[in-house]
Amino acid sequence: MPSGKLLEEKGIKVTQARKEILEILETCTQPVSYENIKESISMDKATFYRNISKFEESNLINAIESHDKKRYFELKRKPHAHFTCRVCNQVECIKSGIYVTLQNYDIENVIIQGICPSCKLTNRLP
Amino acid sequence: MPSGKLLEEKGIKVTQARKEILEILETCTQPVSYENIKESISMDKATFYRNISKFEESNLINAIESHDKKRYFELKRKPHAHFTCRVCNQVECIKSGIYVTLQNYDIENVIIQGICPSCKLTNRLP
DNA sequence: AATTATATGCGACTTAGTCGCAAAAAAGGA
DNA sequence: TCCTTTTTTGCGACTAAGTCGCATATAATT
Ligand SMILES: [Mn+2]
Ligand SMILES: [Mn+2]
Ligand SMILES: [Zn+2]
Ligand SMILES: [Zn+2]
Repeated sequence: MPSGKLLEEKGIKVTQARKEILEILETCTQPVSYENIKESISMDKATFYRNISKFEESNLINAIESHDKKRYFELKRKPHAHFTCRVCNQVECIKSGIYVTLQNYDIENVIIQGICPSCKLTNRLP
Repeated sequence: MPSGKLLEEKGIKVTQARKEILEILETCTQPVSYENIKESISMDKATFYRNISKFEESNLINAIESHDKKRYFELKRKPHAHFTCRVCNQVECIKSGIYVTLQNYDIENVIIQGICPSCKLTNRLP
């Protein structure tokens, strides 16, 4: 899916910076933080965050806060839940069926916090 | 439940600062941020956060990140999910039955992001 | 009481995210 | 195409959450 199309659909003006962010997010299979990608982007930090905010408002991306207090962004594709581990701080996409409904609410993302299988087993227990 | 008991059960040393934080959390019916309670606490900011980290590690409290990028803390009592609204930033405790299971994971908190009923109705739509 | 371990206050620091403003780039007409 | 208006960008300064080192204070242990 060309990033220009995505923006047009949401009524967001197509600019260099916006295409650049979306193209990076399209290549990522996991949510990424500003720190993760700041080397790969040419725009200013303020521009990055302004556009991230715009994308969030337009419901184009998810933002998932990890226990490391950083926000991880991902393109909204097929809806799925996320898991963040309190021990290793990993943010994980949960593809298997988690279905949550709440009468009268619009649900856009479900984030599950806890301890991941790997940390449960190894000596990384709290 | 006296706050000293809570700490002893988790093997955390009982100090003035820790009791103070827990006593505040016990009076709150909603998750609160550092900003919400900084006027009410007598300890230093570093001490507050060091203890919050300790409480998190011991699974004594939940930390819920809102869309306003602040973290809201609450005492773990009866397990329940949380909802944060992308429009009004409210953090809400969801007492009604949300049950999520994930094989081999320890689930400690479920955070649902989206748009709350009030924002859906009024003109606060995005 | 003396010793040891742990927690605290303070100040300096880091970093995510924000804001105002002037320059640049899009969009829209004439 | 040139001119005008609107929106976005870069830059620099700023805010606020959270962290860290270190000296002092407090709690636990002997
Ligand atoms: Mn995902
Ligand atoms: Mn709650
Ligand atoms: Zn883990
Ligand atoms: Zn709302």
